[in-house]
Amino acid sequence: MAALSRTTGKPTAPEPGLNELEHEVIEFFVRLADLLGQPRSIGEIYGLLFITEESLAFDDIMTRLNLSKGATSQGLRQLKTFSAIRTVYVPGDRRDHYEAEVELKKLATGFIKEHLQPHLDTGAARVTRMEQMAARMPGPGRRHAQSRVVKLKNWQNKGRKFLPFVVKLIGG
Amino acid sequence: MAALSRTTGKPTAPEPGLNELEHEVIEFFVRLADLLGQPRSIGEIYGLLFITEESLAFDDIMTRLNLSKGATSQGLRQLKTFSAIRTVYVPGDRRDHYEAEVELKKLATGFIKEHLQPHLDTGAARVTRMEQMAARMPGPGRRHAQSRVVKLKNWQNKGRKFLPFVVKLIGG
DNA sequence: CATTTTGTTCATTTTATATTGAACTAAATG
DNA sequence: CATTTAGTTCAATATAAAATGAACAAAATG
Repeated sequence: MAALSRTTGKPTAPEPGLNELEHEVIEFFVRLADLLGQPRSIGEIYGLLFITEESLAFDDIMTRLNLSKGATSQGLRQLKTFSAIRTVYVPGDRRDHYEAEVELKKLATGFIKEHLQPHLDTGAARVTRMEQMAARMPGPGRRHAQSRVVKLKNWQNKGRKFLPFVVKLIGG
Repeated sequence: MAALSRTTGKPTAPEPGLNELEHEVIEFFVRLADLLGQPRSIGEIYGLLFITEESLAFDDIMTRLNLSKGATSQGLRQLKTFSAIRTVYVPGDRRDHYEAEVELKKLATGFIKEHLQPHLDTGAARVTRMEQMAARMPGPGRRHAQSRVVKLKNWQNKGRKFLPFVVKLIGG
């Protein structure tokens, strides 16, 4: 029942439970995470930070979402790698605090760089290999094989032109 | 070693194994499937149909990819629902035959309609609910809550304008 | 410098998802 | 109309991915 922590003198975490809006927002981001092939804990953490006004410490996040230390640690790390959250300094508290990056352009750019671009790159390497394979195929099937590889290469090129464009479009 | 099936008189499946190009192409699509959150069998089936010149029957696909009946059946069904493959009629064979749709625009459109659009739609409903929740929040946090919901709504709108544009862009 | 706080790592467990395959339906064949 | 062929369905199983939590490291505190 104490409203202040005995050790720190700071207010304890607002509530272990989530209010209805927090719940709805977090669910939204859990679905989005799933759509993007990310673990649900990523969506939970980002969602909580997105809707919370104050920055939150590791422990707050873990407690309010009922996550394990491991999941919290890895989730925060992952979110940092694509700049979806940032750490902020809170005077008088030695723990790191986190807040959400809410600018769509930055989020999209970070995610693309981290998760989409690498696939495009390895894809390009694959297509190059395919071209060589197709070129040294025995007679009858070669024409068709080569035409399909060209098709893939075109897709690849469209993707390459496309991604930067997406970012620009989202920004404006 | 017979080159013709004893029962049907038709040539047997070209090879149970895959040549190096087939292998590479299929791996490409398996990765893509994974990126898009689809089961690997979907990628395998599409990849095989993409690189194969002739249309293939259910049984060919199952045999060459070492898939179970169930996975083959469900994979083909799923690929049909977003128009990534189509059935073609082969005279003198009562089995359905399949071939890949290789036009990127059609693939993208089908996939978006089937897998992305629904998320946007339920997302919109969620945001509407959030607006109501935010509006009836107790004093101090309401301003912030509402501003965040507005942000989400803007994202949503961008997404809605964005998808059709993507399709157009991919087409040309 | 012993102790507490803060967070990370990673082997194990859990959970979610995809795959399998036997039982089934429906249609064609003879 | 009995039998074979073609394909679907779905309960059981296998697989892959994420979450857990105990052991650990690093830094701050007193």
